[in-house]
Amino acid sequence: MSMVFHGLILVKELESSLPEKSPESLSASLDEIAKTFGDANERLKILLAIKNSETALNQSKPVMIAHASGSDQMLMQIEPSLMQEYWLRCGGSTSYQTQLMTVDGGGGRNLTAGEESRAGGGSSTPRQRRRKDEGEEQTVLVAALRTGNTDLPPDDNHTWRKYGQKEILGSRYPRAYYRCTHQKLYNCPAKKQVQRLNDDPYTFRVTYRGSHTCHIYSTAPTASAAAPTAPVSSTTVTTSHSVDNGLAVLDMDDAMFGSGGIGTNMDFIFPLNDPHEHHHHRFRLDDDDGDK
DNA sequence: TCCATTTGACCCTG
DNA sequence: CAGGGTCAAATGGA
Repeated sequence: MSMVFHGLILVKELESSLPEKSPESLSASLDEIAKTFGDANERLKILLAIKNSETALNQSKPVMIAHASGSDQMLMQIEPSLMQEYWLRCGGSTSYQTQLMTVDGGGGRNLTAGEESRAGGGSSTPRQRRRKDEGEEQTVLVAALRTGNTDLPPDDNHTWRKYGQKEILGSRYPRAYYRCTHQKLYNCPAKKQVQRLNDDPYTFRVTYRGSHTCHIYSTAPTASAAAPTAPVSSTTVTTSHSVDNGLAVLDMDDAMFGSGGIGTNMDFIFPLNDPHEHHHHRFRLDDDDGDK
């Protein structure tokens, strides 16, 4: 509320000094006003999302929070176990609407047994192919990094190996295909597709297929999970989004597929902002003095 | 040398 | 037949 009031004061000030303001000064004032209200709105939505996602605490799923303020948008993913803490810290109040979303969807089709090998074109070596039959499929919209290598897809705590990239009709950006680094070692069937949105290149649409059977994580490799001789390969595609930027990203694959492999789809809209700002916004909620 | 990425070709699906 | 998913050789980096 203090931020809202602060914004109102700024508006008043602008209003009173509007006639003699230079364009530069006017622009600066407008920026400040927009930022103030934007920040206030972000925080409100954070509180809202946390409050309304309390039910998520009972589920082992990551909580996706999408919120936007004016043109500024940001993404948050909050681990359920942390939700309560955030909620308590923020002293949840008010009633705003959440943007938490869970969408059920059909999960793939049955695999035609064997998927007969075929002699392809001029090739003499038959190939085994599987497609769209990985079972459950889940799509998530996540924010890209705004700094550093923004080409990197968001981290989900698993290591992925890129095995293909295609230009997709009607899409401005190519679609990248990844599979679990440990596919061969552990016969891990997990795959994912990553593609930037046409209208928002800073947002990735990530489609997960198949669940991890390897139980090897990029950010917290557990030796016990791997075979003694198994190398825990370092990041292939992981962006260290979760840890380095302070995003409390739950292991999304486990969250989405781990418990029972139910064919539940989750589809989130993730407007975004600079992830580093997410960090500041989120982790300064408790000691914030209401400036900005 | 090993491993990940790139990229053109293959081929499955609708 | 077009579009999309995958393969695998080539390439490059550690």
